Amino acid sequence: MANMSKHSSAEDRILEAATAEFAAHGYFGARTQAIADAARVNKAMLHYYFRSKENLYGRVIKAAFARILKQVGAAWLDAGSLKTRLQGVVDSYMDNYERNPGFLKIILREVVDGGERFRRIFKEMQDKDSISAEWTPVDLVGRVAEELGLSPGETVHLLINLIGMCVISFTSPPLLESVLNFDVSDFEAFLKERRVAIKSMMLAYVRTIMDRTIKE
Amino acid sequence: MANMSKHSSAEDRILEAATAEFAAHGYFGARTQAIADAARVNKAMLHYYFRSKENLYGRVIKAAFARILKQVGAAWLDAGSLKTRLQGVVDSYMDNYERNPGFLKIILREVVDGGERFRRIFKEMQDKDSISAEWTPVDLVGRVAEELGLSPGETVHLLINLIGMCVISFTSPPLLESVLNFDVSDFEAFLKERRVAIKSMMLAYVRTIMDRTIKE
DNA sequence: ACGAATAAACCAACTGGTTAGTTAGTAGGC
DNA sequence: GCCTACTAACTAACCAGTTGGTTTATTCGT
Repeated sequence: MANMSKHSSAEDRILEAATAEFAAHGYFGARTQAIADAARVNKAMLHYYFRSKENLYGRVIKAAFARILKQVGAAWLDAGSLKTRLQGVVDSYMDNYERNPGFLKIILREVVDGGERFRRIFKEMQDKDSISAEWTPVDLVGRVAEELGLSPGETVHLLINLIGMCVISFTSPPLLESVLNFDVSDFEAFLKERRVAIKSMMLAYVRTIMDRTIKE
Repeated sequence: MANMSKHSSAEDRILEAATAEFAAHGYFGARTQAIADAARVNKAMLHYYFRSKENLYGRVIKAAFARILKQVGAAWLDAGSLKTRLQGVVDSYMDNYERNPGFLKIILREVVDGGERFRRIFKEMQDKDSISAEWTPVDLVGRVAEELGLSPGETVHLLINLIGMCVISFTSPPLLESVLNFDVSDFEAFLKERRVAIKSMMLAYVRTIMDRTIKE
């Protein structure tokens, strides 16, 4: 784990260690003792800083979620043509997950579990922290919809497709290797290929949409 | 759970209950007592029929995996034009997950955990059961690659994209509702929309590929 | 046809190891 | 003297797996 130095505070070290442990084993699989060991503190410190395992977990997913939301939102608002930005969004997603595979794992697990915690956490974030003053996810979709000449509903599906193709990049390798004998030993190179594949699919679709709009 | 009648064998009832329990809570979250209760047997029966929790889990994911692999493979080998079959594959994936959301959950969790179990189980399946006599996943990719005029590598990425867009359909609703205020209360209708969105994206891409091939 | 022998299916109660959470108390800055 | 940061040792609860049986079904000799 990055930057687990002696000079970072115990609280920060616990959060960092907890992120890694929860990402690796999920909520039930994670051991508070392992988190304490990795953070070089006594187990009682977890209770001292974060009342319970559940509460610590909440803090971890909140941080992971806020971070991803912030960065991807920024990419959508970048300058440039729609096609350029679309590619920027793909890169932003991939960069984010590539740098923090643990965050993606945690979010995925959470969503598979039903997403109940996310609903609660996102509500908390809206009430207090507020992700950004300049934009909300909802009107971001509205802007893109207008640019593409699509309905908001169709635009949401476009967004889902994009995210799906990005996310699967990080989860598919085990299956590709065993089922298709597809070599993913050079994971970095694989992810570069993924970016290309996702972008060409997105661009092909956008081109089709644009043609349709012009013909009408 | 379907068909948990008095006349199904205890072993079958345990497997069925275990699938539901593991899907709902993951390996560590699942309770053997809950499985026994749902299957209407004593907890000692789990040990009687399946030596351990780990072993029972292995049986569950093996069944889930084999089933999905078999059905999707069949869709790829269907008669008809490439475009028709592509749509058939999307429907096959979606049907499969729609009928058995538990299987998808189990596979997703497993893959997030690193997919180590899958590697082992798929090897076992190749050695003993053999998924099908008529095809292997590897030469299935080869056929599609030839039809599209793509390299096997590019075809694999196409496949990954397709699967990613299908899988995300089942995991995105919690996020869509909380982040985008997108109404997914009618889940069936949402999935129908997903199919349309995925197919149009796939068709747009295939059309682009075909155009390129003709021009060359 | 029938009862004894054998095997398969099943269960209540227990065990040993593990785990989240607690307690009572110490070191050190201010 | 008091607060924050920290610790070692403890505990109550939990859970997978086991034991030592009973009950139900099947086989087989006569």
